[in-house]
Amino acid sequence: MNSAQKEKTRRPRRVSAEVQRTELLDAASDMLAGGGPEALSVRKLANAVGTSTMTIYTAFEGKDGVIAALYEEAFARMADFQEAVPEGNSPLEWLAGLGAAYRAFALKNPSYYALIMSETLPISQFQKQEAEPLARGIARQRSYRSLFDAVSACQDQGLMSSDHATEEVTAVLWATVHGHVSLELAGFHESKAAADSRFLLLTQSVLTGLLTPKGKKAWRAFAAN
Amino acid sequence: MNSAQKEKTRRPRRVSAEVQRTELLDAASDMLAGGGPEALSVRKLANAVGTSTMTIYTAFEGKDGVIAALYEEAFARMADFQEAVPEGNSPLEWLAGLGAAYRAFALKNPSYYALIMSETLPISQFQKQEAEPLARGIARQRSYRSLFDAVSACQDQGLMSSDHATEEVTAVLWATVHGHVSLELAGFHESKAAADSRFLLLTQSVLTGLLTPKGKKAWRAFAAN
DNA sequence: ATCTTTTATATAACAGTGTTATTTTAACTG
DNA sequence: CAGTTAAAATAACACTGTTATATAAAAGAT
Repeated sequence: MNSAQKEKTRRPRRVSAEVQRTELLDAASDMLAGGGPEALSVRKLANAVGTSTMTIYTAFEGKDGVIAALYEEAFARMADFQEAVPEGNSPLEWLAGLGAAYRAFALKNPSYYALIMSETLPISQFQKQEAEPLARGIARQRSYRSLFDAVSACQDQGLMSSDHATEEVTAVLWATVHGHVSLELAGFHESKAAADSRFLLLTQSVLTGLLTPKGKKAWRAFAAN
Repeated sequence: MNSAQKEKTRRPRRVSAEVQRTELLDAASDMLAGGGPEALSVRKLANAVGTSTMTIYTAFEGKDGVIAALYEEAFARMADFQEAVPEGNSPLEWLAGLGAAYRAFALKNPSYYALIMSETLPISQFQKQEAEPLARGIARQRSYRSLFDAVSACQDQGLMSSDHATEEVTAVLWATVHGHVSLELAGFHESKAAADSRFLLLTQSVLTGLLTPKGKKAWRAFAAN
């Protein structure tokens, strides 16, 4: 009430730094999802929330700051998708679910996925500032963690060979799913059905190459239903 | 001689459309390889060859035209790499060579590879004009053709299952190698050795998932040396 | 409560970008 | 050789991200 009165008489200059930030970020993600990266400009963003361009420079540190914030948001959303996957009866089921969730996220949030994968291209318009090894950065990410844990569980149960380090197998699976998804998003496949069947073939192939005999048996049992 | 004399007396305005084109294209590729996509501007390009911006608009159709031309150049170079791979004694050897060549090309020409793969990201700064299915476009490409032929040969010799269509298997292998390479170019792996071993693990895994028993045997024999 | 200092915002300017309109100028043609 | 055509240069337009300056609100001090 008190503050409401205050609002009427004289509107405070900044509505609290945090709501300003999220308001800007929401608008930015909308613009990104709407018209791609070139639809995201500091001027349009400022207009969208009804302020001036300087707001972007105090809330973030210019356009790159906005991108960086969106980048973290993208990873958070991806992680939400991954962590929503039930572990199921077998780690193999978990693994399959994680792969499907990764793909589903990418297809439903192409802009955010593009953001995540923008570092994947050697030369990106979203230049990376610090030159830390990408693996370290991603390793800390929750979404990578899920996959790692699933692989680890598979190895623990003897479903997957322990000849190779868990990180190594995780990286291989990551590359596999990423490879397919980026092609699918590019419209490489002629239909959704074709994309589905190729995703299945790819994941099945790489898995049968990584599973132990026991793992293969369990996989067949799981894939039956 | 005649033309040389002519050059001395009065230098022709445009030195023939084609040399102009290639001159611009060379400069453009240098800029792209040098400082990434943002180093490539029509103004800088015009300055580099000592002309005005309008030249770019008559030779190509603006910046997008230059990008498109570089894009074709990239595919041509990639195809050169692929076609330089000897077919070897077995299609499996050929296949392995093609994968290695793909990776080698990407590592040696990151800018050109980024160009090729720019269509792979759903939202690219190198927007695609025509909305034709990417698979059709690539299918006509020479580099894709090599892989397709190798897969086909493997199937013909019973090394690879013919349960799945050749296009399907080709797409799967394409996604596999692309997935690894894009991660490697992003600096995902901590060292070249790590990248090497993961590339090997990935390709071996997916292959053993696709090969027939006969194929697996042949692969082991080939991988021994 | 008033005065001062700090800080976020707005306005305007700067250095770029791709593209287009206009003008100049070289090359071709009758 | 004059007239036409087409390409190149110049300049302008509508943008972009960023920075400098000025204003006004919030915070701190007396």
